[in-house]
Amino acid sequence: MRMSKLFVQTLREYPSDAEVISHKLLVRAGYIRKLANGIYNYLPLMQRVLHKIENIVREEMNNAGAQELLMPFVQPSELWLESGRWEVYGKELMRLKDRHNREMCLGPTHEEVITSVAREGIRSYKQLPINLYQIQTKFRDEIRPRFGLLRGREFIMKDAYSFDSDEAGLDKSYEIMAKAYKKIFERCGLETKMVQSDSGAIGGSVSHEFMVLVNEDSENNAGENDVFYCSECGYSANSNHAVSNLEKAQTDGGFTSAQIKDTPNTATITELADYLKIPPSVICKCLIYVIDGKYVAALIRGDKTVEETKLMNEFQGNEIRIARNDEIEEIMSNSGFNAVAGFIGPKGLKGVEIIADKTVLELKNFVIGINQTDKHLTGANWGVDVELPVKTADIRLVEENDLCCECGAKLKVTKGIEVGNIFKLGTKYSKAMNATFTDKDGQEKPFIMGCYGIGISRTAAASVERHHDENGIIWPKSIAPYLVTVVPVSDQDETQMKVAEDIYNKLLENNVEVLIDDRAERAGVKLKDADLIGIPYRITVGKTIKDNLVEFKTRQTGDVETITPDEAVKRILDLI
RNA sequence: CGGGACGUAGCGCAGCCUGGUAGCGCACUACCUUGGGGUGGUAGGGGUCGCAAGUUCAAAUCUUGUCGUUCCGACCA
Repeated sequence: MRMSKLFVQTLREYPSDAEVISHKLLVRAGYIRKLANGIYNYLPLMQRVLHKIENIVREEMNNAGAQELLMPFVQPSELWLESGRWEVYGKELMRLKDRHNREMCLGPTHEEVITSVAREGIRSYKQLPINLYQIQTKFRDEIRPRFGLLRGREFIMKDAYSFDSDEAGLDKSYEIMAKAYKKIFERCGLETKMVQSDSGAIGGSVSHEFMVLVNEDSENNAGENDVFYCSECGYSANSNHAVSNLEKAQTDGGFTSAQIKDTPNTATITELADYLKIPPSVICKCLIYVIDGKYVAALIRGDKTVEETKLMNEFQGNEIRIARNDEIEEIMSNSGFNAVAGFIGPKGLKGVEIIADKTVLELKNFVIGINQTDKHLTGANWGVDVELPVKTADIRLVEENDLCCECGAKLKVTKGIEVGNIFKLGTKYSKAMNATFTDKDGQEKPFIMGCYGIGISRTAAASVERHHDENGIIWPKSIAPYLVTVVPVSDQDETQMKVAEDIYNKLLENNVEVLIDDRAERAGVKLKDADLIGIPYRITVGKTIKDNLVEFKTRQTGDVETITPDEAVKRILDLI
């Protein structure tokens, strides 16, 4: 491709609305342009990168025995009503009506559609297992799109769905996908970590995410997930799912009797601990949440934090938030109390479900709110002064240096970009939508399903997050839009131009994806652009051509070698 | 949705406080110059100052509303 004809415009400055480096660089280097909030045009260079990633995904999915199909982007509400998600998916589901006033939506994911495809097309266990996938645009009306392609509203995703006749089959399908994913990201030049995760709104039991780990210390804040991991045994999990053991802490408050004490101006745990001169770990914290419109009081040790996803899952909820002050007032007046946040306790609450984190079980002679402003109960014990909640669970957010549940070593934390995930869905959709097959024994059974996603456009952006320097993008060879760019330093110099054209044509003849910068620009502009756009190899034809020498530069290492044009061509041909 | 900031040429910005001919750099067009890390120059083209209402002889500038963008929190590939 000739740069003089390529549709690309590089900018001298970063766009002002971009925050993270992948967004800044992709816009500045002419790969993407924003059309609306969270919605981007993929310009020709970007489209080539996306195709590269898609093709790697296709090859590995096909190798893993999956079959590609393509489902509609616009979906009828009926399927979503069947699965029950029309009500629960919320505002992220972009709904619209057609001219006949029929309710439709833009596909944020395709479990419903694939399940309908399967129930029509798969009748017998003999057709199982099967794995079907597509590469397609998804639309999710995100609350807050940001970070360019890392969190757009419209994005490109590969989604695959497996169907098995039993759990053992699903385990196998899941394994196959886990392996395929590892290989896909490796081939894309991305190191990923497979971590345990919450299965969220899609539903199901087991799930893992593939994370590209990013350093927190750089200007790079693109990692939206906290990943906890153990460098001893290899345990790793998203913070929304991670579990840990705790170092021994003081859990006995040392109070000799139960007593209500005045504790003025102690609405926070720190203030209360300071006032009573006790460690936060002997306080039982009580937080009021609203889960799908219902009130929940969550009890947790004072020095720990509630992990909201875990809490929400205990109630099979879809939406969770901390209660507003007016809601707390409402609870108080319904229960006959008059306390403000900071002094709330489980005792006597009406219309509120109570759940205790495991950490509070071992508390003795502890401190807890009793729904009286500026007062707390000290020296409380479960079963004596406060009834132990029936519902207990792990709803605690793991922290760095907590102990690994597997091996006891200290856990570490890092930021990650989720580029893929795999779920064991089980029969959630097949049962709800009555998608069944006839098994060996002649019985009708629901499919055992798995689903597997890869964010194609996000993977491209994640690659830029990981592979760049102060001059621009550094694409891995496997997903670069072009492998090599030939740069004649001066378009005025006939010899340079002739040699450059010659190299270009030889590479073209050998099906190399090659650019030639034949623009009437100065050397500096061409060289800056080559770095910015991030082409892995550059062959520069300059003055040294009088000695039959050109410059061969490797973008990733910055290595520059001076060799003959023929050698340069050979170098490239040896790479492919 | 809650809290902050910003909307002036394709991009980056000044002008607004103190109302009076709409500016700068990059990009774009033509010519000259230069020719190995975004040369230097001359001459050009491109704007309903986000939109609407109000105040005023007069609004980019003041007021109100509205729409959009962006940052911080709850969502997720």
